[in-house]
Amino acid sequence: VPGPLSFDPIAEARRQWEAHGWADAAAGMAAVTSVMRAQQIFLARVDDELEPFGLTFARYELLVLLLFSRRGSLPLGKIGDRLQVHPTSITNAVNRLVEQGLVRRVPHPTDGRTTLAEITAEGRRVTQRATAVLNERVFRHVGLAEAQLHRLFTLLEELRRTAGDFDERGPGR
Amino acid sequence: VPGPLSFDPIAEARRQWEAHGWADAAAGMAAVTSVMRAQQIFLARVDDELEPFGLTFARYELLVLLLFSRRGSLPLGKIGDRLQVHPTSITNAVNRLVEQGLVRRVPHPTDGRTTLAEITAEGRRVTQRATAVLNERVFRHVGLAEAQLHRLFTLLEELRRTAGDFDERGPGR
DNA sequence: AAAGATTGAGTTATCAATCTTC
DNA sequence: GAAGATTGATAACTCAATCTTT
Repeated sequence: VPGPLSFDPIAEARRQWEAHGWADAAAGMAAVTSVMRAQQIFLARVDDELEPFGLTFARYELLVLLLFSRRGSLPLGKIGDRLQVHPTSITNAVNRLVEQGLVRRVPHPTDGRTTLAEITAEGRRVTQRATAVLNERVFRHVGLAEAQLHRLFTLLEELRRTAGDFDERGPGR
Repeated sequence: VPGPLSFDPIAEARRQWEAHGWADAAAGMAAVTSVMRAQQIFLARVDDELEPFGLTFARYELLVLLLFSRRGSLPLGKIGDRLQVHPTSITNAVNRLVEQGLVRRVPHPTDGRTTLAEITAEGRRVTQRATAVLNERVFRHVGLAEAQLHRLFTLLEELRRTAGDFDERGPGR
């Protein structure tokens, strides 16, 4: 990962957009690009802290989902819905977690087609320790004040809803 | 990519964070996770529009950088700095772009170690057409009003600066 | 020795096709 | 036939090691 630049490359791109007669799309371009770069930064920081646990953010998210589930287990398909990733990725992630002893595959009690992923005792321990580290070293020092964090969340929430990420039909499902 | 949920999974996670006594990290967690999800959504939309051109967002960004450069060419290392990706990724992307006839490798005039990537005439045409499509179909309809887009950009700009993505030392490099 | 770029190994994500169960 | 999950093939990214030029 290279060193810092002496200017903001995204602000520079926005200037170029305006100079080329695309002013009406410049704000959208800058917003999209900013989100891309911010994700890159966050992912690097998070994965860096998770590396000692042998986890990636994708696998960590899966573990948290199981940890917070009522029975400590969920059908693979439901996990894919929540995390918005393809079934294949879930299969892969679960394979890795099983190898690591953090998750176990359990047949669904009534539906023979579906498989449940169940978090193990070790999985619970690791997830809690990893969460403590992430909270301490990343989530508490994101680089914005509390009020700004909330505004950021609200803006992106609106954006995600507009994109059809979730509907506002009340709880359930 | 699965269908929409009937609730916001990130708001749900934030509730869980607070319920588990991690309230001081909940806002940061929600912000980070929101950025991750927003990036996922944007990348899918952008890559979808770029697919007919045989491009990915990574390669498109590289082409735009060359298109806007003074001579239409840049050293590979400088491209890596601007795009914040590893040298290997640049080599890979340039290889693909050369195969596609959109970029050409040129030896640096004075420094025998460095290679320049130079955009071809075809590369310019493709980049401009792809940009027109992205502007029309993605950047103009991000899902937020102009004022909100600007706030989002400003928040993320602050965040990127805090993260050391760039310094405020005036222009130049 | 250091900068710049490339190669090869390992990891992860994605897509189409397959298999089992409903 | 459709849902749920897995397999095999492909593409992209990352890391360590290598090679050339300075």
